[in-house]
Amino acid sequence: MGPQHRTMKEGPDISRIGAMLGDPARANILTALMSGKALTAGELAYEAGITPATASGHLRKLEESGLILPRKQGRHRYFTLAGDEVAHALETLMGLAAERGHLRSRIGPRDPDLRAARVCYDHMAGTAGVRIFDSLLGRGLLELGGTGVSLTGPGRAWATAFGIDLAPLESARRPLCRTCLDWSERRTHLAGSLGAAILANLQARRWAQRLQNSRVISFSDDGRAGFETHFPLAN
Amino acid sequence: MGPQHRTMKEGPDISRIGAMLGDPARANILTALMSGKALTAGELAYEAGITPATASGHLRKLEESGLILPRKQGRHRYFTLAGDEVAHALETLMGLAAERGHLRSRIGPRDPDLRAARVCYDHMAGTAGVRIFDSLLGRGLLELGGTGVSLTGPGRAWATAFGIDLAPLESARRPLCRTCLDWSERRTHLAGSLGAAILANLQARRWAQRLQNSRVISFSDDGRAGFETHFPLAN
DNA sequence: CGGATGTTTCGGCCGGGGCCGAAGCATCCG
DNA sequence: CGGATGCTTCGGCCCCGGCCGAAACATCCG
Repeated sequence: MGPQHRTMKEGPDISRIGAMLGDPARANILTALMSGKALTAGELAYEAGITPATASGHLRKLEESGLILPRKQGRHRYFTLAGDEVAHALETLMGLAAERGHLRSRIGPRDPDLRAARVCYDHMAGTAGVRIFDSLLGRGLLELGGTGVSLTGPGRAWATAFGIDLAPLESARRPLCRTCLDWSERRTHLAGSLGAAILANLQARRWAQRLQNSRVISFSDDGRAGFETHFPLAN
Repeated sequence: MGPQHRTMKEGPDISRIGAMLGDPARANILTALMSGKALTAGELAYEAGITPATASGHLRKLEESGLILPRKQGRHRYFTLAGDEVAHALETLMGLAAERGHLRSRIGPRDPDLRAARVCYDHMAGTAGVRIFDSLLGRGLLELGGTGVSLTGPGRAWATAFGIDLAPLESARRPLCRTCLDWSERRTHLAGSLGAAILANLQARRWAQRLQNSRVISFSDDGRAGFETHFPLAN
């Protein structure tokens, strides 16, 4: 009979959704879907570190809660987050969790390549990710406000010159700039649509590419040189 | 050892906070604290429908998770939400829960004042918040685009006449207009820098003020009249 | 000081739910 | 058609954690 024996309470019931997020396996599934990509049940099982059987049960619950949407295709079932509101709520919670120091697993990656540069969701992390952030901040292209980080006037000019069209990014709902705590460096790097755009730009220039089946980002020789030039440290 | 047997993942761990929200008793406690008031352990036990012994354990966990803050006073312990970020995250989740049909039984906060007008982040929420949105939309001052909401030409004129200088808002990175799902009304209200500016303007006119230690926004008599006049419903 | 009130700790009960392997469907492909 | 691959269902194990009452602490008050 639980604690609801008293008269009705009011308001939305957070606990249903909270319970969904409260299981580590389900949280991993949702985090994996934050990339925006549609992933199959099997891929999500692997991401969450559980067997397909267990994942299937979790996916059913998440679907029933309205947090994810299935899309059947052949013998695969692809899942995506159920909408922008879900993604937004997850981001908000992630911000809160990060702020409270609730981070997933502790020890940094042993692989030096992974420490140097890797994909974090869809932006650059690792030494290179922190370097981008430090460079932009040190040159006054980014500024830290009370609530977060934002692009300055000179920063807007820089982005355009670098080849990033800000207009579509700013009309989208996703925040342009967002801080993300780098887990190997334990410092801040840049996320948000600008962070994603920078990584995409580096890949388009063929300065860097993501290795197959890995989060490692590998720089070409030219790419490394260009990167150093375009993201210098102030002073 | 749970499902984290695989190597490191990155990013914040939602599941810790999710687990906190996932218990109905704890969700009730947090919901009660959404009023912004400080409540004692006993009051929270009663609100959540559990014994003081059980509540004590929950409160300790919530405190350890950084979601609530204790304030000892005499033989009472008062608790409040740990900050605006927590309140904001809860509000976001409540909107999502309401949208998904996860209701407890009635809608929104018990406190009628809180339902009428309250602060959501930095803009107006509640009946008054929805009224602002409906009024501007109905009079063609706002328009709904594919991605979100934006100010129309007449809307810009209205804002200026109302005493809001749009120039600094538009040069800032933060979106001018943004929709936000209202937790008590379950409808859209206006967020973004314009939403914040409108609330600030109402306060500057002394039409409304935020009550101490509460999220409630209280209107003066003059203020209520002026509000009705300036935010009429179309037709 | 002693009794009233508020809060926490302790011990023990109990149920929900996460986990897996094996078997059962569904789908694709040669 | 039959074998591979992806996903779900079923059955059973097991542990986490919520719940309470009783008793211990803490604080106020007369």
